[in-house]
Amino acid sequence: MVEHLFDHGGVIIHADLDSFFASVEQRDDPRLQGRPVIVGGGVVLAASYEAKAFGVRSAMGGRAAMAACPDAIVVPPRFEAYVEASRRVFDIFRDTTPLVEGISIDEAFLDVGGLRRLVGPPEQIATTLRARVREEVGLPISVGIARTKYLAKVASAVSKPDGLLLVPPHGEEHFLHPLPVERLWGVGDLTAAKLHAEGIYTIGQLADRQEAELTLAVGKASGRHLHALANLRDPRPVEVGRRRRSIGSQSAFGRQNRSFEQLEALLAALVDRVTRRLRAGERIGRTFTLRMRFDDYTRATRSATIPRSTGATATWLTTGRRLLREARPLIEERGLTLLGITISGLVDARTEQLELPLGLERLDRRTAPQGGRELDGALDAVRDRFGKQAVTRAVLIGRHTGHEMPTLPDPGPPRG
DNA sequence: TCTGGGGTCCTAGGACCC
DNA sequence: TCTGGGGTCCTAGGACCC
Repeated sequence: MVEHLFDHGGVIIHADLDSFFASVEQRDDPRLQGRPVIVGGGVVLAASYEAKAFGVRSAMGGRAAMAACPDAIVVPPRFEAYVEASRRVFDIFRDTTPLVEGISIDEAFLDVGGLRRLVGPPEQIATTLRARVREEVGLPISVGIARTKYLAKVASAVSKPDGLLLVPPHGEEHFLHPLPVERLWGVGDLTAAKLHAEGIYTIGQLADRQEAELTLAVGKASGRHLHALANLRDPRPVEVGRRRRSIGSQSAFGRQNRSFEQLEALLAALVDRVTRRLRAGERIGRTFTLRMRFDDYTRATRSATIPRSTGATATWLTTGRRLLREARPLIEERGLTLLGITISGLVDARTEQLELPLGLERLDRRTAPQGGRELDGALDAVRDRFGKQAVTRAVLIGRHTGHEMPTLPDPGPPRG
């Protein structure tokens, strides 16, 4: 058997569709092919490479984009088409390996370390993947191959557009260290400026610093994270089946003056939209956050946590209305230009069935000195209603939510 | 560059508990 | 009555990503 570069470790692929929204538009309308295309209106959601050549970037204001590229064709987004294209691409990902971690609508990590014997070396897997996406969905996709997630991600970005790049384990430092710190995952404008102030411009320069020095400059978690990435440490595995932790919706309406009644109506619409999606995904949440943006682009949030998770529209509407009323003086003072909501602390809706008989909301150890005795009773109730397995699950939920739980004997094998 | 909509994770202070 | 150390949860804000 031929010795291979990755014989002694894992192999991760990062696959990233190129200018995703714009590519879908060019695919579906031949008149757009080969021409500068901008998807969006007020701001650029995506720009084709022909437009990017003129300096158009996503998140750019529409006016600035047209100034940079007057010949650009602007098309409104068609989100259904993007969702459908994404679904088909992810089907190809999962057909390649079950170990797929989606990170957005247009990119994913694939762990292909175990496939070499069965399918072939990673370059071959990646080449096949790219060809399939091109032939079956009609879209260009770039792929990076490396030992870690982060290196694979940088590799795909460097390979764009429509590229393939492999970073061999012995070439990691050579590949990474000359790159600017802005390439690091988690370094935006602000962190970049802080690093520049320390005389750090390249990832190699960052790797040479002490971790303590970095945490002082950019904060504890961030410093630790950047130090690890720059020194080629990134043990994060590809995680299959990660679930959303929050869900939200927002609406920007510019400087047109909205009456408070209109804002309440908008809030109701947002709550309705989000709770619908919550129910569709069989999820419930505990924390409601009201987001606001004002005339001067300052922002504020107001949040509230309720005792028990829910997906009920009425509950969230009541919570949202209260927060909006409380924020009224602020809104009238600064002028609102955006209203948004987020429901977080999401759990599987079925969890509620366990939380209910457990009465977890009353068993917080700060407020329930006899929590132990109450819990024994509650766990008996869970056992009666849901069986032994449910008790184990209830205990796990308790640990997860920080509630004190009595130690239970091993529940034994699942019944049924 | 006059700014959309969807997310993730981190920080810091206060309340409260043991 | 005062005080320390360790910990969780909640709220608000902020940086960052696509």
